[in-house]
Parts: sequence; structure tokens; C-alpha cells
Amino acid sequence: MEAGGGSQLRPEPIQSLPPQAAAKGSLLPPRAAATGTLRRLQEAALIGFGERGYHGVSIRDLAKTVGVRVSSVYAHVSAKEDLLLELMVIGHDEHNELLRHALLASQPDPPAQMDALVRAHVRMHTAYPLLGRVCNKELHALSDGNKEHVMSTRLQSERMFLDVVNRGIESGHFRCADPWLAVAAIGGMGVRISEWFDPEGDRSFEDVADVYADFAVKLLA
Amino acid sequence: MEAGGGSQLRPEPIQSLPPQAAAKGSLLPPRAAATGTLRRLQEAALIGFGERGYHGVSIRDLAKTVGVRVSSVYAHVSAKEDLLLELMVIGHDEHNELLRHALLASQPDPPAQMDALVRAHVRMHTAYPLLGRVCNKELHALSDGNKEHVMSTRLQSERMFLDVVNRGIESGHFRCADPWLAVAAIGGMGVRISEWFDPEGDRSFEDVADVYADFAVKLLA
DNA sequence: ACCTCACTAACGATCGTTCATCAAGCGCTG
DNA sequence: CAGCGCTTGATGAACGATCGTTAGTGAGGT
Repeated sequence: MEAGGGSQLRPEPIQSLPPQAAAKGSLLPPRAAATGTLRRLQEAALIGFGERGYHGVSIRDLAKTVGVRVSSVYAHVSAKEDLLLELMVIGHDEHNELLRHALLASQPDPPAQMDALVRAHVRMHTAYPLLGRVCNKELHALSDGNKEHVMSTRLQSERMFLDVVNRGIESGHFRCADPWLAVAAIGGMGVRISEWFDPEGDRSFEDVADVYADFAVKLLA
Repeated sequence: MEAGGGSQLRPEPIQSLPPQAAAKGSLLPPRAAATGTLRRLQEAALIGFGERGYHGVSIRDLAKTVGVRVSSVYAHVSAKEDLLLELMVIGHDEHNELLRHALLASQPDPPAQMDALVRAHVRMHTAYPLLGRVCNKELHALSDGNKEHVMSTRLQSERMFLDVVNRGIESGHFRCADPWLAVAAIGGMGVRISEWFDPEGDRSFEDVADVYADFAVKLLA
């Protein structure tokens, strides 16, 4: 966060919280079990970190947003980084589980599996865009041990894509000289969704998922 | 940036500057005209902002990295945001120019034009990965006026992709129900390159460009 | 004499975190 | 049922560090 005596712009205190939290669904997936003040802290952190970045939001910002004094925050959290870590774990675990379940429910042929994976990937980034943003932009703010933990989940998810691509090549369904690069491309186009997707906008999740799943399979043909 | 009396991790002072600045090329494109201390400030800001985010790097960090006192920074820059703005303008202008020149030199058929655009897009994010990261992750830290200026350049670049897609649909070369979504996907997979690309790694720019250009055209077929 | 660029020193604000305190709600024993 | 200890979560106040920025000064080259 910035301090200083010069011409500073101090933005409005995040948001009045839930503009759509009641409309569609929660800002956080159901696996986020916290309630009460801790829950509201997590949601304030999600919005703040997603909009201004981890270092762009202070404990005082969060306290003010949830209507509590600064010191009360530490009754629920032992450090600011805990809030970020919790959000990143929730996000990465949710993403990983969506992918696993998609694979489990899919027909065994690689194109169907890729279709299912991409739909799950899109689901994650359209249902929880702020969480997607935080997970993909604030890794640098995690200390080494925490970063390693989150990265292992991320690698597992990447591996699911890679396995499907490799199996598709062996079976002749896909043609691809560099499987990892294909996974990077497919993953990248999904990750970016959280930067522009608007739940109130013209395009629904289904619209995006249909198109992106089609893109991914065509890209591998 | 974080302050505080508790258990803080203060990372090492950015880097000893150019690990590859002499090896391949500069960290900044030739359009970055600054020399001397200002140039070194811009490069330190590029590395710092790219690795830790705008709010994760202080003026004191930058001053220490370039070997100068804090107040001397203000002989070259009127505010911290100026450094970010300059980097973002350089990055967006470079990107825009690469795209324009790619289009100018291309055969007029839409597939060739898309191939050229994607190669330029990949060129940007492989030649200047840190600049790509800053441009795509730190927009939130710009004040409204500056953000608007940068966004107009970004919209022009997006428009070039969109024009080619639309013309390709009219000519029958491409088939695509939602052109903007195709542009978002193609753009997204390119933007992500700056997160993993390593100039010293196995994959060269040509490797990535060949594959991604192929992906983009297949995706539109 | 003037401009450029570096310096020392300091400003007030904001940072993350800690501390001692206290009110409310709980199950327990008498 | 009264009274007790215990936990939970909130509070005001403060800590030392760090924040962006400014002021005044001076050396060196033009």
C-alpha cells in the first residue's frame, strides 16, 4: 500500500460488499467453510486483492470494509498472508476438484475428456472470477513454503490436461508436436477469462464454455 | 509494500540487474530512449514490478538497486507512478507497433494475416516477458487518466485481431460464431507466455510462435 | 552564472502487528 | 438457581518500521 505526504489517490474502501453475492451465487465456492466475521474478511480480501493486488490492500482497509477495528482482525487471522493463503488454497483446490470430477464423468475418448476439462476450467473462471484473478496474479506474495504448497496443486491440475493430450496423441485423436505448449495455450486462454468475464454481461458461462471447448479440440486436431 | 514490527520477510533487493541484458537483448525495447540513471531506474522498476507488483516495490528498493539515494530518484521522475506509466506506455506502444508492422508485411489473405499477428503477439511476450507481465497485471495501479490512455492503445491492438477475424469470416476462410471470443482466446494464450517463458530455456521464440500461430488458425477453421 | 544530478535530512501518513482490557455467552459445580 | 471460570471476539492504544515525497545544499561540467 502507498503512504506519503504528496498527491495520493486513496480509492474508495473496496465495495459495499455483495453486489451479486445474493443474485447468482457466493463470491467463494462452497468449500469456503468460514462464517461470520472471518467469512466477511475473506470476501473483503478477495475483492480487494482481486482489484488492487495483495500489497494494494491493507489490514485497515479490510477492517473498515467489514466494520470492525484493526486489532479485531487478528482474532481471526494470525497474519495478513493467512488470508491470501486461504484464498489461494480454496481456489486451487476448487479448480483441481472441478477438473477431477469432469474427467471422472467423461466418456473415455480424449476429445470428450478435453471437452470436459475445458468446460470445468471455464466454469472455475466464470463462476469465481475474482478468485481466479487472485490465484493467478498474487502467487508472488506468498512466502516460499506456502507458494510450494499451492504450486503442487497447480502442477497436479496441469498434469490432468497433459495426460489427456498425450493419450489423445497416442490414440491418434490429436496431433501435436509439443503437448506442454498445447496445455499452456489452452490453460492460458481460460485463465484470462477472469479478467473480462461479467456475470451480468451478454455472454453466459455456457456460451464461453461451448466456444472454448470447441477451440481446444480444434487446436489439437 | 509491507511495513510492520512482526515477522516480516523482506526479499533480497530485486536482482543484481542484468542476467540476460547482455546475453540476448535489452530488457526494454529500443523505443525506451532513456539512458543513465533514469534508464537504470526503469529497468529496476521493470524487474521489481514484474516480480512483486507495483505496490510490492518501494522507491527505496529502486534507489538501492540502482545505487543512488532515495531523493535522487525524484531528479528523474516526478512520482512513482510515472515509472509505471512509462513502462506501460512503452509496452503497449511496442506491442501495437509490432502488430501493425506484421499486418503491413503480410499477404492479404486472412489466414496469413492471423499468422502474422500471432507471431508478433508471441514476439512481444517472449522478447520482453517482464514488460508483458507489468502491462497485463498492473493496470489497476494507474490513476484514471493514465489508465484510459493505455487502454485506448490496447483497444486499437485488439481491433486489429478483430478486423482480421471478421474479414476472414466474410471471405469464408474462418468460421466463428463469436469473433470477440476468438480474439479473447487467442490473445489470452499469448499473454500467458510472459509468465513461463525463459529465454534460456528449451523453447525458442520461433518454437512458440510456430505452434501458437498454427493454433490460432486451426481454432478459427 | 547556470544547469544537472547527487547528497543529507526530514515531513507526516500509513504499514503489520501486539498488548491489555472487557463484555457477552457458555457449561460447570455448589 | 446463583455463582464461578473459561472461551470468544471485540476494543483503544501503541510499537517500530517503512511509505512517498519535499526541501535545502553542494560538487562538477557547460
